[in-house]
Amino acid sequence: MTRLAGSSKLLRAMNESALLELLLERGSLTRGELRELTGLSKPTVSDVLRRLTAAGLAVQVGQTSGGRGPNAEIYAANPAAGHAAAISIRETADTPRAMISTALCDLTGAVVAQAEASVDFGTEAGPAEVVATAVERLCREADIVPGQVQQVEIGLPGSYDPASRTIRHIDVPGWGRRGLIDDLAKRLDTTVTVENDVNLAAIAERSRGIAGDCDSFALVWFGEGLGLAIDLGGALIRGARGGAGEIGYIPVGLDQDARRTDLQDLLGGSAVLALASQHGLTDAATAASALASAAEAAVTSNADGANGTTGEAAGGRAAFLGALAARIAWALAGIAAIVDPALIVLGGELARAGGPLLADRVSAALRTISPLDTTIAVTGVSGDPVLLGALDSALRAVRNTLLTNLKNEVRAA
Amino acid sequence: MTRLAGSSKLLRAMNESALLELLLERGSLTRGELRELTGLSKPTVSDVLRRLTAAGLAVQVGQTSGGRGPNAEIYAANPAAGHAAAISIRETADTPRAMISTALCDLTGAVVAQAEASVDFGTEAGPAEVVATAVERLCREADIVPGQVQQVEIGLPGSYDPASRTIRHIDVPGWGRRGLIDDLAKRLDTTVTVENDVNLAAIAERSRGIAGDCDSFALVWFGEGLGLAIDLGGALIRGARGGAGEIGYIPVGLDQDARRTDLQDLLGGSAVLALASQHGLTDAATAASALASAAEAAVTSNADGANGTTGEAAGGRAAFLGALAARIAWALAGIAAIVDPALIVLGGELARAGGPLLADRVSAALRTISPLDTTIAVTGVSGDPVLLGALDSALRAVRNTLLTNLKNEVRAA
DNA sequence: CAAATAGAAAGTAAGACTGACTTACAATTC
DNA sequence: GAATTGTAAGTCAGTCTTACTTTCTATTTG
Repeated sequence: MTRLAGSSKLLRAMNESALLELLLERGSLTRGELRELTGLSKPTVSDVLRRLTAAGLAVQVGQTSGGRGPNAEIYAANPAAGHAAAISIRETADTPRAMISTALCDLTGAVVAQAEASVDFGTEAGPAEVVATAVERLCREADIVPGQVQQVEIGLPGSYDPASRTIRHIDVPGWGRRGLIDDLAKRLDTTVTVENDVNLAAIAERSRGIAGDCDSFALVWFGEGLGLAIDLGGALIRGARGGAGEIGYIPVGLDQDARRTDLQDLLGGSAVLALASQHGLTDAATAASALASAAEAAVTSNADGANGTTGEAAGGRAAFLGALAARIAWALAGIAAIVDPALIVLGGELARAGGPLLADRVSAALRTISPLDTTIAVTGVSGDPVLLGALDSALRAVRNTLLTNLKNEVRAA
Repeated sequence: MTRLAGSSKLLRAMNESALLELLLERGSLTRGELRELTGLSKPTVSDVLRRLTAAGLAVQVGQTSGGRGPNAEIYAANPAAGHAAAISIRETADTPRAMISTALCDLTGAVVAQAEASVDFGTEAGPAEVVATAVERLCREADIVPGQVQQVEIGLPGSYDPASRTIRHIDVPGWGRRGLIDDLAKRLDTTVTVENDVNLAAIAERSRGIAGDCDSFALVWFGEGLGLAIDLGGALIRGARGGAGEIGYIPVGLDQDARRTDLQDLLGGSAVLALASQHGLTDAATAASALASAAEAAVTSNADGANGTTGEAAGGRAAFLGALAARIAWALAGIAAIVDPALIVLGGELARAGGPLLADRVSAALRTISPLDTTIAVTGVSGDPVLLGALDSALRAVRNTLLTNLKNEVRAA
């Protein structure tokens, strides 16, 4: 970062930016509070607020009462000064159709419209058209025009390569087309960004989940595929080619067999399902449901001994839980040794099914193989973490744009 | 980062800071160049330079000539405005003594004193005393007083835990004492910092080695122990407890044997030496010398067929090289999958012995097990990377202190 | 109990201060 | 002579200090 130089115009822009940022962060503040927080004088705070209000960026939202002296005016960022849209594309296990969840929020973060639908991208109109229509529907519901949406963030299982202008590693039909995002951006006339779904879930984990006050944490995602997001002080590691967190490819075992195995073969959804049936849980349709029944059995047997279930089946369930925890711990040991996060969060269907019990077992297993006693926890986000993370990320981008625009107007003037 | 607000005093501090930073970065500049780089007006640049010169932070170092018009004055940061010292503590393999390398540089980064010695910390005075004496000797040599050294950075195989005020994971006698660094800081009356040696080598790799223009890179260090440093855009990952990069503990193999193996058992110095003797290289004293002879043999046999050495021995050497490369690639695959660095640098004695040949073999082996084609290279730092990295790091700290001090004087005034 | 009054805080107005900018100009070198 | 460096003088923008008005609460007083 080069330190910047400038004249009084820069100063004005900086002060406007600082005040707006405070309003965005804290919600609403009086002039006096702003004066204390910034160190600026009373007249200056009034001036800057006047300019922000005139520009439509701030509004007066009320007055204090009860205190001595006149009631202070309360200001807040203008909710209508910007909007952010989030789109989550999710493959479904049972059908060839994909789920598309969408949400729209204003500058304060309040969700003003939301929708969910099932789409077959193979037969219907192209992805750009589907997303554009969804955004337009959100706008109608929120009674704004699409031009007021400054940012659309799309979360999906894959990663965007800006060099080739394509989405990589995605299985949903139609989404691999080159230039798709450019077309969408042109169609909607806004900024459109694409982000890996696990990364977005990590953003939600920090802003709404269990990782709020961690310096750093890693989110390991257990779906059909295996995912990892690493958050260092709020910044995600994406990697040189967007490949950071592709831990499914980590080799396991040193080529003893002709067949090479990797982490995906050990902890992918079907691998876990296979592990469950090895332990006698043959009736589960998904890995998550197998784990849920195993976890339930473990809790029940703890509570009042073997009741109803045969000892053999209960033993199999406990062994399944233990074997799964050992495998997970083995994967976490590498992550812990390389980046040493303060916390590792387990996410995805499987982790939710396992609950705190799984976290405990994994934690115990990890302590036997790693000298770092990293905290292990299950995701604390309620709701769709990918959609919420996309909303947070888009909102942050919109706010940042507003704040830096204030500074850049220095040059234009 | 909270955006800051302020008045004209802040502006002045910012402009002073911006100009000084440019002088530090570019070495020397004329007023005209400063005007172009900052966008400030001619009188302002003159004013700011006058203030910096009066404060002893900048000096006029010459004049241009040959151009049309009067010769422009050339300014530079004042070399005497700050000094940084670096200390590298290195265990030696053959004796119980440790090596202590020291260097001192001025604000421009020019090394003004340097020394190296062998010390037995077990019998001689405590580490604090040894380091303090070494710094004082450097100061005498450079003809400055110790008070002019704003920062002393110590690099060693271990990590500093600020919470307990102790150095962790260090084998050199005396260095594990609690409060050692505080005592040293008090004794020298400067800031003293401790950093892991591999992290410092990574800093040197970026500033003087092969990783200068990478977005991100990982440095894997092959000594008796195994080390890893990860640099993301110039910032090192240290981990929540300073444990990032302790890859020796990564478990290998899923408990097939009763004995659990980890990466240290596979790639530590003695493990590599054992691997070499398995392949018939029984006469080497260290892993590095075994690899050097294997690499030399490979190059020679490439050049003009088997000459002198028996086919059997040559085959053993080639097989050793291949087996080692496979093991290294296996370790790198995990790192690549988790952080996806643009480049992985191999460092330490072993990597230097292996040279580009080793890098090629590792690269080829990695491509068979990882979908990311991460570039692999051998360290490009000549000289002692730990000492040079410590010098760079200390110098950066000194410069940063100067720059931020300029800003903080706003409050004092 | 009601009215008057003191006190405190919010916000504004006026003028001072600081720092950078623009314009103009002297000096220097090819 | 032309271009360039550096300075001097005066202007401009933005914030600060000080003083004042207004508004509301709490306390005192009849």
